[in-house]
Amino acid sequence: MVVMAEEHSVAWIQEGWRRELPDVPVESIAVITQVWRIAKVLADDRRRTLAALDMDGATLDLLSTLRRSGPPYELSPGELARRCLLSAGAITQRVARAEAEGLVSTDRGRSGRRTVVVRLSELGRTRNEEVVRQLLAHEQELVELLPAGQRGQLAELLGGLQVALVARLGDG
Amino acid sequence: MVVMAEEHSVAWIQEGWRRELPDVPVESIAVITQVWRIAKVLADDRRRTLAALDMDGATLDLLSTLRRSGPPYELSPGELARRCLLSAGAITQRVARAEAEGLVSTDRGRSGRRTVVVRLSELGRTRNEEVVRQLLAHEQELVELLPAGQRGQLAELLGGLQVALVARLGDG
DNA sequence: CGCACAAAGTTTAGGTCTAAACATGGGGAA
DNA sequence: TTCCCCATGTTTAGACCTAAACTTTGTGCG
Repeated sequence: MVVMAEEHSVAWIQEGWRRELPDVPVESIAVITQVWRIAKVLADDRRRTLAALDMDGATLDLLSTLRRSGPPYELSPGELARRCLLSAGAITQRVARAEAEGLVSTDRGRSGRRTVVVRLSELGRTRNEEVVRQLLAHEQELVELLPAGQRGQLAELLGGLQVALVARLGDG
Repeated sequence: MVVMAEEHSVAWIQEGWRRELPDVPVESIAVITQVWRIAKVLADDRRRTLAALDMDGATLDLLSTLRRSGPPYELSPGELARRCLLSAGAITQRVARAEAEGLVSTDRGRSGRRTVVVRLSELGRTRNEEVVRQLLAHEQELVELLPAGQRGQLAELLGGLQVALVARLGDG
């Protein structure tokens, strides 16, 4: 007897291709598409959570990256781009939005230097810490939907996959 | 001896928070942030791959969803939204773009009915099949960076996580 | 010295999504 | 039958991102 996959699982997608184009290899879907769908479910949830705290994911990532770098809480745009895995242009825009809200400030190094520094403001630091505490507490609950053993195993396998992918595809 | 995490691993992020805000729980980062980073690496790679084939991910997803539904290759916008995990507005826009390229056509059911149907055109079908074959072959290579046992285990764990998340957070 | 190139940022155009406001066709209740 | 409500789609405003063109510096080599 053939078991029908749940409408929303990636197995459903694999069945569709096997039926329509039986010669295409569908194994990767169970990893790649599945990763994307989980990422989207989590992103949608995070968006809702952050909206309730009057924050958004892009700004939070910026503030958190500065906060985690430790005092004096400043980094160059280039360094931010590397750490956030974003293009330089995206950083320029993120910084502009955050600066408009007073969460960061920028300094064109004294003496008209080319080097630019983005610094977390006092407001940015306190806002970030508030939100990070709430967000990580909430997300801890989510990952605890999986038993501890599976969580550990999953984290392990994901780590291995990322290392392999970055080695194969390069960083940027 | 303390081992320093690789600059680009999520362990680095966890270390940052442990150092700066030792009381926040960082376990979820090994799953959630890791999933996002892998999703981004894969998305960046897919964007490049598809650009070389003169295609984009959003359109491919639309065409593929219609193609997988089997003859006569048509679905309503609402059904597309559910299957692609997108808002209704996003579908309207995807369809408009694809229609402008002649990849799909839309029918406002005969007799001025309310029901709208999006249909894959002949061009859309052939373009989709070409691209899907190349893309899935490429992505099969990527997942094979992990040994078969780990791939299976990872797919299994990801499936469990998605089920748990959807049960907890709801569909849309 | 001076110039051309590399490195670092910014700008701009365009794609894509969500959320929320706005249509509109159909069906059911009175 | 008539009217109102709901489900289904579309529109619009605004967030975000990438890619590519452009700007500005600093620098190393003739």
